[in-house]
Amino acid sequence: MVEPLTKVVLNPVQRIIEEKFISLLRSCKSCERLYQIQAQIVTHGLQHNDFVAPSFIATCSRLGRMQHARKLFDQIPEPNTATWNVMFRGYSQNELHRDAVVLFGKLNRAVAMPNCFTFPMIIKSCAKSKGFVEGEEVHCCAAKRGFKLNSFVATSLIDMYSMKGCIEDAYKVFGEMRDRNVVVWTAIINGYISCGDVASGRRLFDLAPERDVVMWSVLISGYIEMKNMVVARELFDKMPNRDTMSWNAMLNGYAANRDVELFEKMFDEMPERNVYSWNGLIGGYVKNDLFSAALESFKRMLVEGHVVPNDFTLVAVLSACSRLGALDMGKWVHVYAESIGYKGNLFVGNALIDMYAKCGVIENAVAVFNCLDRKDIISWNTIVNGLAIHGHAPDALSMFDRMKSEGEEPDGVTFVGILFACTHMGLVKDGFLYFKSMVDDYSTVPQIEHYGCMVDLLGRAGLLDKALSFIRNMPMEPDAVIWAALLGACRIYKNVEIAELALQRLIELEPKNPANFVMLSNIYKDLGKWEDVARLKVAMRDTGFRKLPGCSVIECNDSVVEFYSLDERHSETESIYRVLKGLTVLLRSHGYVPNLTDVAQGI
DNA sequence: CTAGGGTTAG
Repeated sequence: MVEPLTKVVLNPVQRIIEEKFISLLRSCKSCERLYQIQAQIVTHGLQHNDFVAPSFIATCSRLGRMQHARKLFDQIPEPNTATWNVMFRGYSQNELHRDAVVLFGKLNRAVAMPNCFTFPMIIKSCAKSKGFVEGEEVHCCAAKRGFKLNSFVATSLIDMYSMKGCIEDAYKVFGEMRDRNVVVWTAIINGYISCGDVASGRRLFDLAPERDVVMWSVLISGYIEMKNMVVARELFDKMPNRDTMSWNAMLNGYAANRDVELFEKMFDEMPERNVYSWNGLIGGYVKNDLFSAALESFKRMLVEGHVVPNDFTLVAVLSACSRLGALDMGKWVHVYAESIGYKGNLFVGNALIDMYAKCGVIENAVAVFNCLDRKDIISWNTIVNGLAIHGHAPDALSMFDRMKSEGEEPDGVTFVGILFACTHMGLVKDGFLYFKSMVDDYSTVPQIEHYGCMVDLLGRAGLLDKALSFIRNMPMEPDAVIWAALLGACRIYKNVEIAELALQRLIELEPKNPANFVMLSNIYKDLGKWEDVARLKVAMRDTGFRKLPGCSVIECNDSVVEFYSLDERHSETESIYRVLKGLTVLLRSHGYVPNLTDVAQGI
């Protein structure tokens, strides 16, 4: 490296070789190949070359090998600015924002100078790694070097200060600019909105000399965020041109606000649909408890969507499967997920665990759990709760031990599963030990759902008086779930006095819920107190609400069918009941006596 | 070689 500059300019052969390496690196798709190319580069002595080195680092970054890139970078005696920048970009693209910021600190003592490409990247990395102190230093550095008026730098600064919640500082950057383009305007509008001040965002929007589709969408999203769909819609109708993203924003807004008709309308009317649109539709149905519709839309997406489902799609679909018990579809999604290599995605992995658990195939849930190469608190909670709900209480408890030994800190959700497992096994004493351990060992303050678990634990163990005094000593006001748990226990143990007390509270808390009346009525019925049954029936009629009949769903031939007791809506009703009758006869011939006390006798 | 707007799990 005696005269690198003249070499580059004067040697056309070397220039061709450099170009060759750069194009090889650009098409490189694996680390093995990368190392082969690197060996060639070294034999040509070009590893520190001003053009080849950045290209090499960029390739490392693309393949997620930033450590490898750094090794080379540290050996370059005087990296040029482009080489520094490509390192920063690599860290940023690999979400190693902290590394970018730290490396930027070393640029001070280097020969190369940061340029207008450097600052936006570093400021973004500061914001992303919450290094706001460093961010301000970088701001000073950029100002000193005369980049105050650069719109790229300003945009990143406005974003950073907004993210920090310092909208005044963001506005100062905005105010000091000379020529503000639409991107800078959008950044400051977005800043106000993300600080919760949509009104100021709106004022700036009205002042802006130019508005494009992004600026419109930012403002609309602001209104959607504050659940003001009316103004969002007004703006949406007024904006001069809409792109798919703006349509999707409206779709998701209506879905989040539980307006099924309007989000379906958005989806139907939008001129172009991408994977976000389909995910919005499917996820919208899931958010609104329309799980069959979610699965139907997913099938429609596969057939006519012209887009490839992604991890977001799979999570929404798996969630619908869990809620419906649609195991076949869930399994299909699992195969599909394997084929696109979901393992890196915890959302999908966790959704799969939940799907198998909720569909009753707990072995598969455990298998998926064990195959995850990374687990988070949600993975552990899903499997612990899945085991607990499925009556594998001892497994739930040993999974809990494994969780602790693998260094995962349990949280409130974990303890819901643990307490549930104790309830299942009637482990009253252990339940109380775990309840105490929440606070003592994990500084997790028990929430109302944990108190609910404890009431259930005591109630199902038949300790109704203890359950009642536990409720009376709760640090918070008991809600309907708590009293309903007690009422349920009263049914099991036929305790009328406590049941009447619980119902009284329940009528105060949810006067519209007929299920509570039904529960007490069933207790009277069990004890043959028919006058009381009749009295309650009148009381319930006076509320004007009827209990919705419970409905079951079953997955059959790729679709989900729902049915009620004595349902005759299905087109194959006759054959279904014929089979059912046959099964009953078969069961009776083996000595089975059906328990019909609860059937067709409800109020 | 740079900037502003999207969806996911217990």
